[in-house]
Amino acid sequence: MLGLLGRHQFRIDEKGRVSFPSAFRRAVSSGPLVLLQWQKTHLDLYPAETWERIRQNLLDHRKRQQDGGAYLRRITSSAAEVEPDGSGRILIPGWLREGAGLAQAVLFIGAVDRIEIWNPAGFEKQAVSEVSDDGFAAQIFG
Amino acid sequence: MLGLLGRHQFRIDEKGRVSFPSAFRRAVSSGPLVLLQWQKTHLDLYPAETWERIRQNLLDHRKRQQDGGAYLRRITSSAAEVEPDGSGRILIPGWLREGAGLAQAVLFIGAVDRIEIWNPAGFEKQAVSEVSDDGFAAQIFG
DNA sequence: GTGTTAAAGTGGGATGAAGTGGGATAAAAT
DNA sequence: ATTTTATCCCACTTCATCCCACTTTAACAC
Repeated sequence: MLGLLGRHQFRIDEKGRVSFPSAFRRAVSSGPLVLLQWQKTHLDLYPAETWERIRQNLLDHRKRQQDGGAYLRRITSSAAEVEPDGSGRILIPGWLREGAGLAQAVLFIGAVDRIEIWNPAGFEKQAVSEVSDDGFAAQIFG
Repeated sequence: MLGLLGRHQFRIDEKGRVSFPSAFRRAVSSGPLVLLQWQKTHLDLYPAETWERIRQNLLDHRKRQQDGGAYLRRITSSAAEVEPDGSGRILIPGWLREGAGLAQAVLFIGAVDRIEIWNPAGFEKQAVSEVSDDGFAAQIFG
């Protein structure tokens, strides 16, 4: 298992449907995925195995922190269960499309255990500006 | 196990395919490899065993560093899973060909546990100019 | 040296998969 | 009931993958 990798850009049609990259379709076990937003810049799409871990973290957090319920609520209220249809497309709910500023085109980014969904322009912007390796690269790739 | 060694220069055809050196094909276990770019000068191609280690480093880094997600994203968004086809060729995605300035010819360099893919001219340039041993040679080869 | 065989690299056509658009049907909301 | 929204189905187009063939190089035998 190498993980989810690469970038795939597709168009949203008038009904709000987008093709789910075939490479990712093959990589994740069939069945529903969890789509939600916890960062302003983009959406996250979690395969069942990854979501199971995060779900547990959210529940733990609600139990331990006095205000954990508010955080869990904020996350889960944005979430949706999605599943590719017969022609391999998923439907991104309207409120999430707005929340992440998605228009005609969307960019799927493989992030090992999850998939990120970006506005292509927004992705380019953060990719060139915000990222620095701060000397970690040698440690990671060495 | 001596590791991946040597240089092999091949041509990219019009479809973006390149022969994967037969010596390397024999040296790595069959199955997919991970191709990505984290240095401006060239691409890296990781056998599954090497990638497994790096993947873990990336995930650790994402968890520990506040901005680790951005770095992981930058790396994996450039990555692709590649596997030699029936005639021993791999397909280098367009965005990586551009990112590393690959044109008609590419140079495969064995780097023990990974393979580097260079523009031949770029390789010659850095090979003659940038490399110094800084006194480590005696320590290494002594 | 000459001829033969096998392996490796290169080129191109054909088949099938993947992405995209739109209509028809069903479900949900107003 | 009517409008809207989602799901299913079918059709078209493009691109990747598979397959076959040619050329070159290397290895070996004679």
